[in-house]
Amino acid sequence: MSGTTEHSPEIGSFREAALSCPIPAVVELIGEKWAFLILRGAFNGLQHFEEFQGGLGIARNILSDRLGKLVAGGILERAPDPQDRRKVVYSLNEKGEDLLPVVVALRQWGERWGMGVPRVILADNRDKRAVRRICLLSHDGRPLDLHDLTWVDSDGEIDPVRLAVEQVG
Amino acid sequence: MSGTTEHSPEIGSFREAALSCPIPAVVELIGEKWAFLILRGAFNGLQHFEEFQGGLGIARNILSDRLGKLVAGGILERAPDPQDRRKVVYSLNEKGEDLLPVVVALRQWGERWGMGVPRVILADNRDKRAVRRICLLSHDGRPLDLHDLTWVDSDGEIDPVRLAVEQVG
DNA sequence: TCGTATAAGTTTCGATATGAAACTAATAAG
DNA sequence: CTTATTAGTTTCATATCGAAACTTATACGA
Repeated sequence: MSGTTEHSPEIGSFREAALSCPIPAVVELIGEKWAFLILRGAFNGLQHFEEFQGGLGIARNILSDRLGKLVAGGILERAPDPQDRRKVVYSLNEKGEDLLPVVVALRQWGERWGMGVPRVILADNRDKRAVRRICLLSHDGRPLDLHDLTWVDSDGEIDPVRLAVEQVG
Repeated sequence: MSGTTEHSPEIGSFREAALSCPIPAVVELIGEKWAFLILRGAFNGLQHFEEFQGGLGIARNILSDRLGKLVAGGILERAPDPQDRRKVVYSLNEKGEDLLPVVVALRQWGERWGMGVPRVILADNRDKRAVRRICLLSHDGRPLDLHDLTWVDSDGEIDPVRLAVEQVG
């Protein structure tokens, strides 16, 4: 523990770790009230500007800005509607659809902790049975919680400093 | 389709569904840049005000506000540090720790889509092997994607209108 | 084909949120 | 008993948000 002036060494390594962590960039793109609700709307089948606007109650200028950012970020695709060329279709592409576990995990967390009373349950189309609760699994399928985790270097070595500082990044 | 003045009936049922969906409330609490980054910091072992402030580069007044909201929301706990009573310890409680799948899913998504180059891998402490990619599973463990999903009423009936409109909520 | 409606924005402008910096109160350390 | 540290709060300039009016392109109906 060398005597730095500003911060403890733990914060230093936290900041260093943050540079390689994708979460800040992700949060910049979708970690914002409307961006996330637009995404949820898209998963719900909303497609047109007016649908998002009316459905979410978002201001038109903000919606315009957010849709632009989600398109620029490669999450939504913007295409003219072939049936009616006044309309524009916004749809999830692969990168957007890949956010499904995030959206569902957040919904399940909200359900579990009593934020709203859900009246419908997300189910498998095949057998109409509820989906499993999303959780973290080991390579062989055991459920893991925070205290079962560690960090491993790309070369397979374990770095004990990071282990302490960067529990989950 | 009856001639409503404002919106198509699909948007109406979307809004109705939104009332029972926990996601808006969840987003209100943690769907915001700093709230989410504070949470990530907490998972990383940050505990004190100055650690969050220095580690995240957040303004002190905003940090103060967000920590207060996370505590009020039951995600973080605030306790005086018994070792040094100038300090305050902020720690995740059960409700907060239960957000682990959300944080990890978001990180994995960012990794998969090239937002930052991760240098460490999240692994199971027991065998030091990387954790599985988080995904949605059916009750019997088959991976599901967006198009395998449907909605089911609490009484087991399937509502076809909702099935179309509320794919994921 | 002319008038009207609709879709997807953009503009404007007042209200709200953010952030940097200085300030404060309580506790610790020398 | 003086100085440093911790966790805030206050202040004020700036940036973002949001409601409402406006714009442009396309469709629709008589």
